[in-house]
Amino acid sequence: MVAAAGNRAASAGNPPAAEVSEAPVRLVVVRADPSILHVDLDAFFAAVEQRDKPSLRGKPVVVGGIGLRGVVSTASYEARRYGVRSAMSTAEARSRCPHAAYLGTRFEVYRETSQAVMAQMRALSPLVEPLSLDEAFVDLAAAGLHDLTVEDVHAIGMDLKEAIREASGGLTASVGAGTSKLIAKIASDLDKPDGIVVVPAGTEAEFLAPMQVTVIPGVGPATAQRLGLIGVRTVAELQQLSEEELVRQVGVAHGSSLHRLAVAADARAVVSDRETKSISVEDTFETDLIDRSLLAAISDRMAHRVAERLQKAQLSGRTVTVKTRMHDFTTHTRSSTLAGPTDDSRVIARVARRLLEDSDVSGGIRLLGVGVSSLADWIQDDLFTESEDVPIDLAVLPERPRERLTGYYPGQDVVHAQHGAGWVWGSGRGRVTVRFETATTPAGPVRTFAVDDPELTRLERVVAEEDSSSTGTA
DNA sequence: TCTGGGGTCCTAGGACCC
DNA sequence: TCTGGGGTCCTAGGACCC
Repeated sequence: MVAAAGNRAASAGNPPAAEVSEAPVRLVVVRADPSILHVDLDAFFAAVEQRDKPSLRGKPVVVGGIGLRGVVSTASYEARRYGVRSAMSTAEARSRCPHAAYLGTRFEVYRETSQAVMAQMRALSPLVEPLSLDEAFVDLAAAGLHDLTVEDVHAIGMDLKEAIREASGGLTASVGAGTSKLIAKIASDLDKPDGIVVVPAGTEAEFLAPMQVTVIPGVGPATAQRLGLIGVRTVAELQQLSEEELVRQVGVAHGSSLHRLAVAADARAVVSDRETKSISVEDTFETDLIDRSLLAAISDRMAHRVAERLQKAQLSGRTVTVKTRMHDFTTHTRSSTLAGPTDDSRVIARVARRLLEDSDVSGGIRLLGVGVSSLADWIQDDLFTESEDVPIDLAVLPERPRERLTGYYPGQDVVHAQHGAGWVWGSGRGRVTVRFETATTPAGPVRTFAVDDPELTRLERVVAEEDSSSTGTA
């Protein structure tokens, strides 16, 4: 499993231990009893608001962005009767249901409630996979429960629903159960709200057959349209298609997975503790912004928030990405990968600013985002603990062979090595660490600077000049 | 009354190395 | 000398999910 490789192994400079390559799976073994539960809290954000404000109970409540460009996160069932849906613009929701209560989100409260609910699932089984604040898979087999009948699972599910109600202050959940994640997930949606559906083992393919292809998670509007063009609208029709044909239509990965899911051949394991792959912050503006200095200042603040979240999670990352969305909703990203991971807001901010400068902003942008990916769960502690006070002879720099400067980007932090060749730097906690290399000393001394150390700036300038002169004469 | 914010995964092309 | 094929990394974009 890729997920088992871990952040450390996935990081540059730490090649993963040899992984056992998996043979192509022909036979998909699906468990023999419906021991996977999918639990989905009903209209979660709206239900929390109704719980905390009794005056809202029984009334239409819409939670989400309440500004000019807001969208609905969750509508209470009372509001859904007026056609209000998730992802709908708040403006449209207001026109459909003017008398609803429109509330901004209170994520801290939702997080707290979610944790109380997840704790009830963990009390039932050690193997719980949260998908979001309001959804999770629970693996009953991991709790030592085997040979479960439909009645057994139904009783377990009802008990869990009751436990969730008590732990959350009255929230209802819908539960689906089946022999796979796919079936459990689809089943939980069939009897909302406050329902429970257990799909007996062995009936999965016929259970799916009459449904629209869009019930399969991963089949969105684009895939549905492609399939529609070749006359496939139901899962039954999908089941008739060869894998080759599916792959032709929707690509290798999607096609082969769809081919299996159509017949409920889904052996995906329930996985707790999934690793974070990226952390980002973005904001849609009330009106489009065009002023570069204002955008740069906003970018700085976003970089700061991303860094705070990285630090809190004890993560650092190598790739900084800036996202811009134009007035016509076209979206662009610019990214840059550093030689070493960082959680330093100043480093992220500088890279983000440079990427923003490379972005076209002339028509005004409605959204700006800053993110960090290629995450590692370590911050090159080895670099920070090495000798701190080795004297550095800057005069040696011009003698450096050209190829050692590969990957240096002016304006970015110090020198920037690609794939570990050349200079190495790391940054974090307000410091930048440089490993000096010369023609005669391939692994030279290491020195750590404060980010605002003037000598670091001088060093940066020297290298930049050298870089541009070598480039100019090359 | 157009279209949030946080993510994940996949694809495709180019650079680079062997 | 010419041709070339993998593999990995990086970048950009898109589909999808809650």
